[in-house]
Amino acid sequence: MYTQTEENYLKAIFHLSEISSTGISTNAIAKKMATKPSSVTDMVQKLSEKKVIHYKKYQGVLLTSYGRKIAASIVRKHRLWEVFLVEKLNFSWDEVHEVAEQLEHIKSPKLTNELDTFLGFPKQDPHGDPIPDKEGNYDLLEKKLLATLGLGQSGICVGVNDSSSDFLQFLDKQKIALGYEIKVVGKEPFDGSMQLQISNREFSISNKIANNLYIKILPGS
Amino acid sequence: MYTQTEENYLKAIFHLSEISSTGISTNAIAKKMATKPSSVTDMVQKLSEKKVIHYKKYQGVLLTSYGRKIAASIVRKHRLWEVFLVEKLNFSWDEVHEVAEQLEHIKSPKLTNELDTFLGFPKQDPHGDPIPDKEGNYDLLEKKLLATLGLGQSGICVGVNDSSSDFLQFLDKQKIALGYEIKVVGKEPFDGSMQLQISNREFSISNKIANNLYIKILPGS
DNA sequence: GCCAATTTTTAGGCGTATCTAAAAATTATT
DNA sequence: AATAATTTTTAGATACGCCTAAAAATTGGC
Ligand SMILES: [Mn+2]
Ligand SMILES: [Mn+2]
Ligand SMILES: [Mn+2]
Ligand SMILES: [Mn+2]
Repeated sequence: MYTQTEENYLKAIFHLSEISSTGISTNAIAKKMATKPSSVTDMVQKLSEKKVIHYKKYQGVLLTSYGRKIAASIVRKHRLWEVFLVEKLNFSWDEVHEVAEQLEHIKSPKLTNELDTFLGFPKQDPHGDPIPDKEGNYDLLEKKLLATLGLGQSGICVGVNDSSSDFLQFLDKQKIALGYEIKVVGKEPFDGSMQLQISNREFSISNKIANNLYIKILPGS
Repeated sequence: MYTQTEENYLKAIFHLSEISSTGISTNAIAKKMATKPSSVTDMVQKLSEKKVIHYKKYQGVLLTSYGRKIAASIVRKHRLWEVFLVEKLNFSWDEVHEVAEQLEHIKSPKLTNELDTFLGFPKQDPHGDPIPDKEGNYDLLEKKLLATLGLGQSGICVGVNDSSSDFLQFLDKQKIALGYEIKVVGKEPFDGSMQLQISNREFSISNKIANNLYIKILPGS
């Protein structure tokens, strides 16, 4: 059994591993966990003894296959609870994260699997992120950051890179939601801002926004 | 904000207060929490500083009205989650307690209240215990232990005194459930066992069983 | 009211998770 | 290759929640 703190570290390392495939640095973990590098060192030494990560001094860490399974099960719970909150309890997508951070640590395989059944085995959470199955497997959607699209390209909005309330509420305000088709009708080289078209509406967004929206490219675009 | 441990102490004191109305002793708390009296002393000193209990050395503790409200809100969450698990996720009444012990510590007023709404504002949990409202109020059902009933008396089974799996599974096996009408058709002075009648069926139960079942007496019985 | 039994508190210590400050190792720069 | 900058680890502290053993207070029997 793992403490809540250990689980949070495993989850952070899991998420950092999705980006860089090299060893995850102490600093990167410290930043993600909003803690100090020295605290991270303490913890990775403990996690290493428990065989959930590979760790050699000064060389960063990697999850063992065992550790990855544990991390995936926490992510599974987090995302299932997010679906529950939105679908059943009238939460909006910008309100669920904090609560799911707590619920993901509830230890009861029966609860997790019954919840999955109750929700109809959802494949994605409210932010478009994939929900791992019991074995920790999930499929990565083919997706690109909106910022990388060229002029004239279009695609479906399928996810967000930032799940902060601020960003999600901004999207609500701009009436951008998952599933919408977005077309790039202008790109400003100076500041990276983009002119978008969403179902007849046309408006512009900053580069920062474009770097936090995931798009699935439409074939032939 | 209170730690999980602090919340568990508050809940234990709350439950002990329902029985004895005098100061709750260090020993009683230690027994309920399966911990040592010295640990209890440490904690009650901390809780006293936080103004959630009244505490004077050697004189036991009592909840302040503030502390009682916090404790009631934890009990509220515990029982709402138990209802959720049974009604929505196919848990049986003997499986819910351990999971509810975890879920009761999730901090989100919106979650609690939306859950309450989702469940249709239940008044009792699966074991017949009352669910406090937002303000911490709840009504105590008029109920007596089955063991206190006299020969020929009858009533409705409305609760259990012991929520252990062993006991609840025994009740399932004997087909005794909340809502059933029970009539006492025999009492054995020697061992306190009782002969019961439940809808045409007649069988006998030990005194220990009779001391863990709550009955609402039928008027004119 | 006194002594013994019981209860409760205190003293001192341990493991977890965190921190700051200092030391050590690695990486980058000239 | 030497030095400077950065990263990482270690050393030493603190708060929490728990323990055992010992001391202090209360309670109960006579
Ligand atoms: Mn978490
Ligand atoms: Mn999410
Ligand atoms: Mn609990
Ligand atoms: Mn219950």
